[in-house]
Amino acid sequence: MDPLNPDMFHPDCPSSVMPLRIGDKWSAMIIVCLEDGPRRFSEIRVPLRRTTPKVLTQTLRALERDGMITRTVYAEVPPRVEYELTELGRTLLDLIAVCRRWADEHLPAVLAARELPGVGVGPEG
Amino acid sequence: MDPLNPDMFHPDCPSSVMPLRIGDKWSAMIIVCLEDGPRRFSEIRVPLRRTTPKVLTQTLRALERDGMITRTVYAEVPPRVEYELTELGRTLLDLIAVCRRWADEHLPAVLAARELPGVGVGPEG
DNA sequence: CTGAATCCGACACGATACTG
DNA sequence: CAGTATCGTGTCGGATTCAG
Repeated sequence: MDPLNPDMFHPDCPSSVMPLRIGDKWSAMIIVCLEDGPRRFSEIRVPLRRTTPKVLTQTLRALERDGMITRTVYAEVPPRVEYELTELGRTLLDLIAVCRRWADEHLPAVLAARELPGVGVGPEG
Repeated sequence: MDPLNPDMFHPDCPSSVMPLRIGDKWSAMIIVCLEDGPRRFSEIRVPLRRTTPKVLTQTLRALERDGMITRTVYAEVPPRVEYELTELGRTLLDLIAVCRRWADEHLPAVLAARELPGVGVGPEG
């Protein structure tokens, strides 16, 4: 998988309908983006182009605080900052893989269940 | 494990600090409560005594809408309603078990990382 | 390029009280 | 017993703008 492919996470499907979540909305996708090595801020923004820099920064800081990633600033111009998974962060990859496998297998059933009304919101007469 | 043990989920530890979550805040715990068979509304409230009936109802309805549980009303007095895992809902048990194993193994490291300041919020000078 | 500052809406979650 | 109704709160996520 290419973590820089802009279509790796298609626009609205993945985490909005999914009944699963690792941490907050974008954490799992960031972890996956960093799977193959360190990435720069703007590189992460490519596949997560539906986030704003503020939210991306927030999420990265939270992951750093939890010891999932490291943040390295290089004293250059233009500035360069690289994010990389820690060993602890790498342990999440397996977990995410399990979740993705679950979703691949069962998400259609969830969506089908949502189709038939009868439960939840909505007046029925 | 006894899903009716009030201390099955200790007060503040589990899902608040956990960087993982299945669905919303209480879904995973409800699923686990239903592992060994159908349970009544008030039985689920025991181990989840930190929820309000409103939130519990909301969560149960969402799980029902997603096809994870069934809701059966018995025409008796006093009323009796039972919730039970569907086959689809049972597939979440494995996933939750994986998450719990991850937490057992790595949560201490996460908490340790949070202890050392230097990142995130908080003034340091 | 890598963010920080500010403002804002939506929604999850909860406390409290009441009902068939 | 199993909810509903109402109200309040905080947090998450986003749009926009600006800075080193």
